[in-house]
Amino acid sequence: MNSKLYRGSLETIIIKLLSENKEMYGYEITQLVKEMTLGELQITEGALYPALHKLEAKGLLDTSTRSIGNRYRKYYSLTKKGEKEKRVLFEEMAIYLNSMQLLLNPIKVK
Amino acid sequence: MNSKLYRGSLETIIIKLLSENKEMYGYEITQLVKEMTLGELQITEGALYPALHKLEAKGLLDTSTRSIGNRYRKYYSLTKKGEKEKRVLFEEMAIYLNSMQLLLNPIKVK
DNA sequence: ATTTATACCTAAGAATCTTAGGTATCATGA
DNA sequence: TCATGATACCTAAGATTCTTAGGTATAAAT
Repeated sequence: MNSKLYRGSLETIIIKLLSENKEMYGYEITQLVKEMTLGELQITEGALYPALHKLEAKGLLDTSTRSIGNRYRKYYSLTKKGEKEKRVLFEEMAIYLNSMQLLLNPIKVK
Repeated sequence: MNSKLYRGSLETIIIKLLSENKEMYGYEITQLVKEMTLGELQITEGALYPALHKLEAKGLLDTSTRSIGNRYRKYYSLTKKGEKEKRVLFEEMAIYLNSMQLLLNPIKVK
């Protein structure tokens, strides 16, 4: 289910989803991640909301709160700064994945 | 260099290297990881040694200390329990990598 | 003779998560 | 109707895993 490997990748996941969906609210993110990973990755709200608030505080995300009947949703979207950071995070992820590939599936030269 | 993505993968890396090299000592692990990842991943000793001690305490690793001249090295090797855990860790890594693939490089159906 | 590499270690603090709550609305089935 | 589950937000305490910054000591290199 949720191994400790996910530690550290939450911000990248959030940024990625927001770069493709323009606007999403927290609960929606948890559901989409669960769906996309076929139930493997279930983001807990205790991890998600602080992460969203942190990204907003860093200026990577904007929010707009909207009423849905008597309820509300807080929609998040990428700022320009967030777009820039996206490239950094993707590059880091690519390097990480490549390094893990080199370590775990090394090309046997012998 | 060292992004936070590496968090959580250290144990898996150690187990993998020990499953291929029979015996390794701490410093050797840091050097091999650095070499294999082309300098990308530099394991700090402050992370490595506590991790080795923890794996030993869990019964996944055995140690044998050997004198090399006036110095010593502490060699680590996988126990049978470590061999079993290896499969678990590899499976978790496979699931994690697959989930990240699904999230970050989704197949466009549209 | 001093610096760099080898080789082990620990402790304090930071970062990121899990767990376990809390509040409230809305829909559904017994 | 009314209890449960889904939706939707949130926080705080504690756990885990790392970084940073030390410490000790031998061997090699400059």
